[in-house]
Amino acid sequence: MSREKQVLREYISQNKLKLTEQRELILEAFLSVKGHVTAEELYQIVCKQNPMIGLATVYRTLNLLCECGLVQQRQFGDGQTRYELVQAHHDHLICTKCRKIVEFENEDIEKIQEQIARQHGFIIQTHKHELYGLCSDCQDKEREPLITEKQDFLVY
Amino acid sequence: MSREKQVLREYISQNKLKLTEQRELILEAFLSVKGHVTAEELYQIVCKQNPMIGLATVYRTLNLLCECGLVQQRQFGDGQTRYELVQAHHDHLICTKCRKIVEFENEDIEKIQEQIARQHGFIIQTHKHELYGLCSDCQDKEREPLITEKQDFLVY
DNA sequence: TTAAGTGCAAACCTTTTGCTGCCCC
DNA sequence: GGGGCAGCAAAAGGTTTGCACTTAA
Repeated sequence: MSREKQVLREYISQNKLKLTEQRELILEAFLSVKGHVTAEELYQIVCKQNPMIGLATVYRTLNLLCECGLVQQRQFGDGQTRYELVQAHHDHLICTKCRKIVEFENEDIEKIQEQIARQHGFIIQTHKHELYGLCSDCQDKEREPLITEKQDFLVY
Repeated sequence: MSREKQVLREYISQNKLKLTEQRELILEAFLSVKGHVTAEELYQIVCKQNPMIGLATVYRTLNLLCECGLVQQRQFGDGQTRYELVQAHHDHLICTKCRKIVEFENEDIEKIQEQIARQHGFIIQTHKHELYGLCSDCQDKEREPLITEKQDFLVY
């Protein structure tokens, strides 16, 4: 059994919740896709295996998975929440044109963050670090000055 | 006249838009509050001066201000969009308990970001960097392990 | 047995849009 | 004078919730 299933089972038993078929199915479907899924996308995947599952259950289960620390929410500015497996920490590069998402990690930044937090008396629990720009493919297609184009990624 | 008013006027005349009383009033109100306002908050402020202005106009004007590069949107995970004046770039420390928001800047991080983007072939347009944690006040009040408490800041 | 979970539909909240009349340029 | 704007209300889109029924423990 995967680590994630174990964590979920433990959280469920510790909190007097119940392990249902739906919850296991949704977790499995979530694990089967890598990356940053929306609730709707996950719902579509789950539906193929069990068309009886409702969107509300997907939302409720995703929130449960957040509560037990397996999943984190992200908002990349396109109006919907994306859910992501909590693994080794990483951050994101997002292309504002084609919406490609690239993950990156950088230890130096993590260290500086800790330092900044300490200076302000904070203890960091988590962080989000997103770089928005044009990926190499999209740079070639368009070279207009930033300020003149409608900045979709900020407008949502 | 403030720099911001000038930028707005220029953007408006260049794009064959119109400078209305409402737009000027909303910009002024926006400038009068520092920090990270929601559309609703700004609407409340504007209403005190001119109760005839509608919420839709506030949204439309905020989007206009984003388009002309004066304002940026931010989502700190509490379910609503916040608008912030684009000034010297800075990032945010957010207390997950009392929701205090502290701004910070760090040149080293900016440099590393550029480097990371270059490695992935990206050209950065903007970025968001948010550290979530407990501020010094809230650390004293609560010292429970993270994983066992409901992570409100992630759930929204 | 019974408290928690599910599906469904309705409610909610924030943000956008259609429309009609208005006003800046 | 004409095209963009404002106000209003309705729509939209994502997420949550109330309810009656079902099911895990």
